[in-house]
Amino acid sequence: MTKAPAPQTLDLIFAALADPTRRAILEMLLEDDMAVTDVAEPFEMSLAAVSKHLTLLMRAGLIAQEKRGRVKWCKLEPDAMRASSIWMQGFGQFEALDLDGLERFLEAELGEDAG
Amino acid sequence: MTKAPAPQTLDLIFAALADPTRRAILEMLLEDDMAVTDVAEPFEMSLAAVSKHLTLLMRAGLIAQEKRGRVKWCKLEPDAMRASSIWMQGFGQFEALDLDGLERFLEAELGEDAG
DNA sequence: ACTATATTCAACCAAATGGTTGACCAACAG
DNA sequence: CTGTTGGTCAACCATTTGGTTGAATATAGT
Repeated sequence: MTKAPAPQTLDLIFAALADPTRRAILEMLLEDDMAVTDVAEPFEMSLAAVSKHLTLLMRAGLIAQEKRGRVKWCKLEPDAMRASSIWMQGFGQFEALDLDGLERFLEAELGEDAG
Repeated sequence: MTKAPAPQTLDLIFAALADPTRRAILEMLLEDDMAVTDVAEPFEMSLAAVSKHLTLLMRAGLIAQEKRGRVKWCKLEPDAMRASSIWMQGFGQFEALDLDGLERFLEAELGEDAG
């Protein structure tokens, strides 16, 4: 697998991940596929703003959207992160699955980020 | 180790990585520490512009700068990438060291990106 | 047909980004 | 001291970003 992505892909992915709202959205989608309205619910911004965030996430390939009826379902597309993950691995030989660190980290991130 | 980073850290790191010039700089620094002027040399933009990029990379913790004489040396700080690497690992249980994919990928990235 | 819900579109706005140039400061060389 | 090199600072500019609001579109319910 792991086909080499177009150069601009990394731009889109990293730019998408640079926003706390969008990271929070990805974390929400990690637990369940969600409709746009439900994605927007916990945020204080307008639905249109969240819709724009979702568009960016989709252009980066990080989520997929499927319209069923009038509801557009958003679903995580975690493979897209692989490109950036691979790129970063060139810089430090990280251990892959630092679950301990992940746990502690996500606590902080979920607790304080992007409400 | 792997201390949980402040929430804003991910903003800074991902934003820093979203720019092809800055990624190219990091790739250059992967091979050697470099003076600011030498970092700037391959790029078509002004020295001041590259200096700004380096400032962003430093604020993100991705590089360190040490002034010796009138020369400011830039050196990769790969540990900073760990925070984002850890965050991403929550989304797909990537295998850590996909060297095969890395190789193919860096070829494309180095060949076409940010000249 | 009417109405409500789900979502996007369009126009707009403030702030940030990525670049420029020219002035500036620091450090070495003569 | 003078001049040159290394690097940043300040002011500026165009574009992008992240948000707003109000209108528009599409689907569903009655």
